[in-house]
Amino acid sequence: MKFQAPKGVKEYLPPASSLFERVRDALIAPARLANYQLMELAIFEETEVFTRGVGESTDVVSKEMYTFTDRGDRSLTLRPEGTAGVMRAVIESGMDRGQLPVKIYYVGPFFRAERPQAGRYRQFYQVGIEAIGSEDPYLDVEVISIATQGFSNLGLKGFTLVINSLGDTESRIAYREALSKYLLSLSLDEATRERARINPLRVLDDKRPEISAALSQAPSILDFLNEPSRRDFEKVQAGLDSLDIQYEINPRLVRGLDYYTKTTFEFVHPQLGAQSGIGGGGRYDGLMESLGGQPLSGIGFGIGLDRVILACEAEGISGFFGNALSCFIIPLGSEFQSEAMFIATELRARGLRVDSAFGDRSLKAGMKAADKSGAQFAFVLGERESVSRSIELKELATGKVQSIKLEELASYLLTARSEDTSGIQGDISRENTRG
RNA sequence: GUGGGCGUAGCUCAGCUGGUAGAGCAUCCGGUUGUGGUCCGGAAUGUCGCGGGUUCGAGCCCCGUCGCUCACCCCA
Repeated sequence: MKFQAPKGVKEYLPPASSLFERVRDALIAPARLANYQLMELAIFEETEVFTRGVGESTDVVSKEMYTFTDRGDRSLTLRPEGTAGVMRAVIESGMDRGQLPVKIYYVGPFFRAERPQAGRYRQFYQVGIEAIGSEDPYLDVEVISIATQGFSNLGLKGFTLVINSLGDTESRIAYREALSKYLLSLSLDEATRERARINPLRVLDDKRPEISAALSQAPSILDFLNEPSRRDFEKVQAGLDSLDIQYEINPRLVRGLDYYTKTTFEFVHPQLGAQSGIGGGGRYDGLMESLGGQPLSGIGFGIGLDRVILACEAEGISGFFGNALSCFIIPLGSEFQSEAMFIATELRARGLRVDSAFGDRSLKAGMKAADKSGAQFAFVLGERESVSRSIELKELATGKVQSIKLEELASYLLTARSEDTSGIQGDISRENTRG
């Protein structure tokens, strides 16, 4: 029996995992700089958090949830998205009664029971932020700009930002009615008609050519925005303009979750194949209330790490460069292994990344291992070095050798180590890329 | 749930009209004294996804099955 990861689960193993770390950290950093704080949340929730939060009529809830019953006969569900859980935690902890807006970020795995394909997995990773408790359209601008800052930390260029407004509840209801009427006047297949009745906005997302052709005559949401909604949308655009963030307006951008109102947005990357959305989000007005909290508006985004990683690969962006091993120690025979370990431990305590050869193999094998490790330096530890307290430190890239006293080794390695080139703007880069 | 493509060594793949398996890379050892990369020599590794069928004979043909992958619906 040969075991393998469950279907549709994408795992990140070395060396590819270094890009995963880099992407994750690059996307988190701007949220932290904007005073968003981490929530490390439950990975499974009471099922009702999602059925009420995300909406019964969505595909996510109706056919994609991993739901199970625990031993206490409770229905639990592996989280399919992040926003509902954040709202639940905000309400549960009473943060919605404190200083507003509440600004939260989160990272981690999410689960949907779909057929996997490129960029769509059953276990996938998202970085998300939520800002709850303010209707100020400049908060929308901040949220969007945090996402773009994350992408620019990575050096990503080939994406575009698409925005739309679904209007407030009043505008949305009016539009919904008009759209539903229009859609039902067309000859559509039964499943699509059903959707047109339950949630007509989502039909706008359909990419099948016959459907999208029929949609060309559909009424536009932008014509149904009432005065306050229209003004807010203009403010969002003006804010993006002032930050020099490029975008295009697509009145058909609705997104698949029921809770969205007003601003919606999505980042798409054309080089990814069918699943081209690398992130998206929007404002939600009724969500907090529907989960039993204060009637507060919020806005947030979710960015798909897996898809951003694909985008990086498409643009030739790779993992950390600054994490190279500083030094590789080759004990000459097993009698010097404990001393090698002692030196390695001292160097690591100074923040240096150090490895050594194991298994009592030949010197040649040790040097080969040093070479493959990518270490900046290597040295042999044997009788001579142990007695003289001095080593021949070899710089592997150049082959240059020089004598160094063991007591001076750490400070020598510290000054010689290569610069961090991860390019992340933000305090997190220090913690995760050094050494 | 529906459709297409693909399953041969750890990885990437070759294998002609059926004659019982190969390359490159990676791994390990060696090229005589305590220094890697290039080079040279050597070694190990496969129930050819699995089950059945056709055939004197199947990696190759047929059927089934499992898995991977891409796409649809939908979404990150």
